[in-house]
Amino acid sequence: MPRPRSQASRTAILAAAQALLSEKGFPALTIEGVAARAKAGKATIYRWWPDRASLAADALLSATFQPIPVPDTGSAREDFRRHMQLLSAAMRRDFGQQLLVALACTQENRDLTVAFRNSLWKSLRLALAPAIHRGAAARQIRPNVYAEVLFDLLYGPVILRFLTAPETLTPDYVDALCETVMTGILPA
Amino acid sequence: MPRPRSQASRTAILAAAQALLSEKGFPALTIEGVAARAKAGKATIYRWWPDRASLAADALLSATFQPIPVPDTGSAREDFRRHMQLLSAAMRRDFGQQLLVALACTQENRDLTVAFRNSLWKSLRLALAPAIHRGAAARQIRPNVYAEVLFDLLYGPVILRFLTAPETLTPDYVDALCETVMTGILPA
Amino acid sequence: MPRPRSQASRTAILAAAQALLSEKGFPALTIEGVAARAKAGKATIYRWWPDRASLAADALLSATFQPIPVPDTGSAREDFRRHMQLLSAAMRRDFGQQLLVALACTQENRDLTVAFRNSLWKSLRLALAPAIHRGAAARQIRPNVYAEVLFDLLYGPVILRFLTAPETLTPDYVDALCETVMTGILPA
Amino acid sequence: MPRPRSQASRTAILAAAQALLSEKGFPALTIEGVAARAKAGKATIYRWWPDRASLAADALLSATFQPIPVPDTGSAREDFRRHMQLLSAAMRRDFGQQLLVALACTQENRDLTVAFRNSLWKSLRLALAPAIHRGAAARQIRPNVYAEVLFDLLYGPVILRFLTAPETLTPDYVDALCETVMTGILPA
DNA sequence: CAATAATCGAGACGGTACGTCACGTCTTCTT
DNA sequence: AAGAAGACGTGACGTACCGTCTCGATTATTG
Repeated sequence: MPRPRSQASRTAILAAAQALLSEKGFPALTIEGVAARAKAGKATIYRWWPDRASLAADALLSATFQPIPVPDTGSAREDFRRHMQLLSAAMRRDFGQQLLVALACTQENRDLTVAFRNSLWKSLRLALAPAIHRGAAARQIRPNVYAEVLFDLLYGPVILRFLTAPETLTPDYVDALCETVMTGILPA
Repeated sequence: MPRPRSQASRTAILAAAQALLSEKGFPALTIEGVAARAKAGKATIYRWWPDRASLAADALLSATFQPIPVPDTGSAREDFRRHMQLLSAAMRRDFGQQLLVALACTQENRDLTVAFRNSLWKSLRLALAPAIHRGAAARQIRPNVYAEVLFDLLYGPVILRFLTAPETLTPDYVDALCETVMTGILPA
Repeated sequence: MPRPRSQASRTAILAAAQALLSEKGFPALTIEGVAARAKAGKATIYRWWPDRASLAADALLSATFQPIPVPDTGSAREDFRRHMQLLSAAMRRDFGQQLLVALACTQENRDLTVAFRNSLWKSLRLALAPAIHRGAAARQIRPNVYAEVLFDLLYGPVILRFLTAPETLTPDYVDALCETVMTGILPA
Repeated sequence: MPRPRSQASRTAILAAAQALLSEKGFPALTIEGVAARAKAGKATIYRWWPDRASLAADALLSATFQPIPVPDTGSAREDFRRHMQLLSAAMRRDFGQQLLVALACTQENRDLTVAFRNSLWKSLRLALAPAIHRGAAARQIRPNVYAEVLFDLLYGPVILRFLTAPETLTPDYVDALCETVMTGILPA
């Protein structure tokens, strides 16, 4: 019976990877750097992770994500608005950086698309789901609105602006965005 | 006073970069590869581009972008729907690949955010602007809808899905998205 | 703890360096050339030799130097004369080339002065020592002549001519040189 | 009718070359460095000198050499001894550095052997000639001693030691050397 | 006194080699 | 067996110079 995998080593490697990611970002995450910082051998890393994208994804996902709260004010409109304001604030902090790492990972290793969909994106969508259901139940949301589409309508624009023009991701923009999502663009 | 910059060299370098980008993608764009393919010296590339991200951006932007048509059917609703269907189709072809290159560039060199905003994104926004203005003039769009926000509402979700779950970017999804953008999510 | 140094690699690198030195001389000894010829990585060379001068010195010294014979005729005068004739002949062959390499090495890396003094020059001096001792024991050499000085008197002029006017390093010159060393320049 | 060669440029280039040689030695003498320092174009240097060795030789030889004095004490023995002491002292100063440059030049460009033989070495031999002739005339030197050989016997050992073990080039060594050259090594 | 033609500065160009870094694989000893 | 340490071949990095080649600006004759 072989010696089992060393949990101490695994933990140290993931911690080192997280540290490098948050300090210098994805391009600075080298296997040699992680090995040196974690006092691990390179071969140990290669034994358990196929490439640095997988390691980064693992490090990112095993970090304790600070979930973005979804308030429950009784008004779906207000719930969404406040949540999006919190999201855009988090974007300017560490959440944006983490998002960049996630996108970089999926570009280096297409297999990770599924992993992230089943973890990061799933949890984000799940977090918003209760508010959507509350709104539907309270007849504050039209019944034929898909939750998937609604999530994309809220997160898509914010992420697009973050990627292409982060300094325009202002509270006023977020308010205008939410307002337009609520009422649509057709005349009354 | 010195010999002026060689346009032949510049053209060959950009062509080589474009070829490598479309053949193997951004990670395969090495300076040495471009130099070899363009029969240029590495120093010539470094003389004119600070890093490979800038070179990639230049190659991308000097390529003839195939603009996504915006039909003029008389109905803003239908104009947007058809444009988004064309966009999602282009995403599955080369436009998605180009988008990935653009995002990769801005992650490697933050200065390029501005460059892309003033070229790629500006032209995309401008392309949609006439349809928006037509809709507003024809009172098919509520007057207090910002063009910026409307663009984000259409492009943001499509790009988000392309990045995180490209196989779900179906025509049905695009129709549902446009419908929701038009009518909003509030009950009638 | 790590994998020990590969002797195969070390040998191949030194052999490649020797080959380049004897084929094209010191200026043609490039690290990349050695690496290519030895099928080794550049990093492996830099790991073990600080610069190309050290590598050249190592290659030179680990080559099997053909020692210049010192005959034993019973006459110190004749021993020296014949040895110097052999030396000047060797100079015109490969020994002169090797000497140039040695001098080039010590000019590029001053640390190598000591290395060569303790190897190449030491062995040359040692080779001559027995003949000197024989001559002294047989009272064919005045007792207050230093071996160090005698060596310099024989080798210095030959090397000087080799460096500055190699085609004048003729047998007649060597004979005249030895004769003058033996009897001095003062009148009888 | 054409414009003649600019002497100002020639002078500036040689001055820059001399400065670089004495500051950092032959390996630091790059064409680009000389051009920058002399505010000259690279092509101007290549137009008038075939390679850097020729430029270095020209710079060296057009510098005002400080000749090593040859005293006239009435005793050839003493004249030689004092001259050699002055020579070994100069070796430790700039003359040694200049000698190294000269040797480096002839190794890079064999054609320069003749140039140096006709300038540097000729002037050194000529400087010693009067003392030799005085000694011969005064019957302090045996008549069948060749001036060429005598020069080599004095300079060869000193240069050999300078190249291989400069710190052993002491006044005592020089005295012992001269003594042995005078009286030879045979027993009285 | 222009006209003119080689010279000059500047530096762009295609190259070669530099010395460094990280890759992913491997071999060794230690735990 | 698993792990640390790190040597190995490989390949790209960004830099320094090479020697050649335009450029426009600068002169010292000569028509």
